[in-house]
Amino acid sequence: MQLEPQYKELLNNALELSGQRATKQREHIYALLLQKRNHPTAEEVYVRAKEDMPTISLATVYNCLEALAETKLIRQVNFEREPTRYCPNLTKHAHFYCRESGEIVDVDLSDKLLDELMKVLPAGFTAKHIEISYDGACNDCHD
Amino acid sequence: MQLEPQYKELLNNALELSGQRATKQREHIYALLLQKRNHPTAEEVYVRAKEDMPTISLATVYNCLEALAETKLIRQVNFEREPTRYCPNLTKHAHFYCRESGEIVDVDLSDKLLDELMKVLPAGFTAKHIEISYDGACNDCHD
DNA sequence: AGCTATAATTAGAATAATTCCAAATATAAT
DNA sequence: ATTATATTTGGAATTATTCTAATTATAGCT
Repeated sequence: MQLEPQYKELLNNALELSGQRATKQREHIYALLLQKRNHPTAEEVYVRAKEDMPTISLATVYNCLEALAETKLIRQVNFEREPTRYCPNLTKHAHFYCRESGEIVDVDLSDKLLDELMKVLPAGFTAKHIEISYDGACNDCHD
Repeated sequence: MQLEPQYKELLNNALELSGQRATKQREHIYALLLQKRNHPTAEEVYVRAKEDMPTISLATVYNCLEALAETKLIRQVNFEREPTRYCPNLTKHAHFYCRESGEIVDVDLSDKLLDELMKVLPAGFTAKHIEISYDGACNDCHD
């Protein structure tokens, strides 16, 4: 698995900007998140990472995911008490979790809608983030 | 702590409807959630529950919270990897989490806004729930 | 290129929240 | 009252994640 030059550039800049170093492990993990965007858990990332980098440890996977989240190149996605999942989609979006198939799908959100969501906050409240999670049945799981 | 008659009625009906039995512990825990609506964790509920019911166990607290969530009289609230919190507010609302004070505030949501959120789903997707969580600084925590 | 300070990786231990288990008890229907 | 079944209980087990301390890698400097 190879990280395309423009993404390598993006990663190196982002790491530098957040005061962190570039490492093979971080690059590898970023590459595999980009390559298969199925919102894997840390454990799943670990399994995939070991294919090409057998000596990587689970602790490093956690460290790298944390480092990447710090750069804002990826984000953490949580559904109730389930293990955290990781998503390299940089656009503004929510997540739809299909309880049937377990699939997680990105749902694009317009600035207008996000703006409306900000406007319903009580006076004096300012939100840095909004997390929106749907759960139900996806396209494939309807009768 | 006493559960007001109308809430006791509500609880008993809801439990029966979901095929569960009425117990002192469930009643007690429902009462204390209603009495102080500060989105406590299971551990916090446990501490409060023991004041009036010293023999209650943590496992029972979890069981009761689960049972109440099943009736839909309370709901679980999750913020990232933090412990689950419990909320007896039955209206449609989101949660605002102030990272500074740790306070969690309910934010009412109009049917119209929820409707718009449903409309942005891809064709063929139907959501049973939407969870919306803000995080930032609350009224008291601004400079 | 080599040296050095500091950051990152590693394996394994530790932790925190939650769930499981099996015995004792309580509930509700007869 | 009796009985079937659900619930409670305390402790053990589990799961995801974080911590720790030793080793290794990175990047800036000469």
